[in-house]
Amino acid sequence: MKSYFKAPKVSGAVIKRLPMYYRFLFSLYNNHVERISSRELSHMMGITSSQLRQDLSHFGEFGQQGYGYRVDELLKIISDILGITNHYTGVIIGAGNIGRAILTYPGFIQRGFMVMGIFDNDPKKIGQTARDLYIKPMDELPQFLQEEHIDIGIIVTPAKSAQIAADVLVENGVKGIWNFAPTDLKIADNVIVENMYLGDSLLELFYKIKERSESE
Amino acid sequence: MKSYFKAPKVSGAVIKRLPMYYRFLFSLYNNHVERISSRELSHMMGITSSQLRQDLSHFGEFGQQGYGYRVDELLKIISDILGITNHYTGVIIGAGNIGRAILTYPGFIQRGFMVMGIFDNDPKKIGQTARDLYIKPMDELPQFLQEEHIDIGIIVTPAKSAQIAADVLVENGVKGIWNFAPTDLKIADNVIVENMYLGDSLLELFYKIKERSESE
DNA sequence: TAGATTGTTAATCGATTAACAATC
DNA sequence: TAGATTGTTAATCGATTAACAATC
Repeated sequence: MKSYFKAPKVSGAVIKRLPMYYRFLFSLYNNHVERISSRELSHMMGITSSQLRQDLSHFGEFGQQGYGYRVDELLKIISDILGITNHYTGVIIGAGNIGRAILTYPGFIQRGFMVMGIFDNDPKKIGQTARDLYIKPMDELPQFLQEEHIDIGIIVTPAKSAQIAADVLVENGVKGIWNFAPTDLKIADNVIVENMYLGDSLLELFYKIKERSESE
Repeated sequence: MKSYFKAPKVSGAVIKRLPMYYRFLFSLYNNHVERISSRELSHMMGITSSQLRQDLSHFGEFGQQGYGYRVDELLKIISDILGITNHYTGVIIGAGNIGRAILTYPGFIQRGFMVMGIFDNDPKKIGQTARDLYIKPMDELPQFLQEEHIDIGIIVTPAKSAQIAADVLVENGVKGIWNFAPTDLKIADNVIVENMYLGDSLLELFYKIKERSESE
């Protein structure tokens, strides 16, 4: 079995499928499935078995001819590849509804992610609790980021405050930003930005609905 | 100018970029920019001008040699292509934090989308208000969907209730489902499903952070 | 062992980019 | 008009799929 700890050069298309592999393997594991073939797994996911095997081959050899893959083993490997086992930490910037919703998102624990703080600059919100955290004022953010060695900043502010928040996050050493604000952030390219543009997703749905109704 | 009302056969890669074109054009329009060339616009978006022109050419001819594109015209066209001008309606299933957050998402109005109702089956939530709506019980959902001719159901329930909600939505005529629950829905394929898997997006961010730190 | 299934190579398919004639 | 920029064709690049020898 080759090591999967070296950084291989992997295309964006493959990277986008890794979380899906994780999701399906996690579910199989929870259902006490011991082994699975590329044929079965790919069929569940709606892709070809060639693609599944090709994707995995970027990281190593994890299966066995004539047998398939051990679910627990492959889940562990995909988790390592994704960095789940690094136990990243984060803070949430913005204590509105989305901020609070994200704070309690159950998928985080499963993925080894821990939100350590939530910040806002609305005096009415500061000092309130959300989950088990006090909402802190923005001017305490820099110190908090450094002392707690926060990896990821989650931006759920209105669009106009997002860039300011991003700048503070980057200046104080976060490695990545998960951005829910509907705006393009300007960020030094040693920091990774992942955008969650709700509007874009909704418009894609619109387009497909329209396309479908036109083809009838 | 060719018509863009015929349903052309357009690849998923192109469809995914359409909302981005909308976003940038909307911003230019708000900043009172009158015209833009494919070179300038593509540069802003971080793609090639070839790709931009190639993408638009699937739908018609909207530019002018030696001039470029009129921003207002192109914005209108992209809006029509995406179906924004259809003024779709929706309901939210699940009145937790995410449900309430989505209800007040400012991007909806801009995109011609109107949330007409919000439903939950928690007796404590039913009857409360969210935005200007009373939270309704799930057993009123079928009638509501039919009477109001709802186009889109937004699922923000826990994973275990999502499939039940989806079934009710489909039985009562929605054309699309926007799913925030971390589960794969089984849906008749005349209904479009768009999944917002927060967990997948976060894991993609993890991967890129890990990859970046390994390449140093 | 025989059957099953992997990992990989080669072939195919599709998407992106380059280049340029057409033309405003 | 001359310069700029489109829409489109052709070339390139990359991703997906098919096929199969290797082997458990």
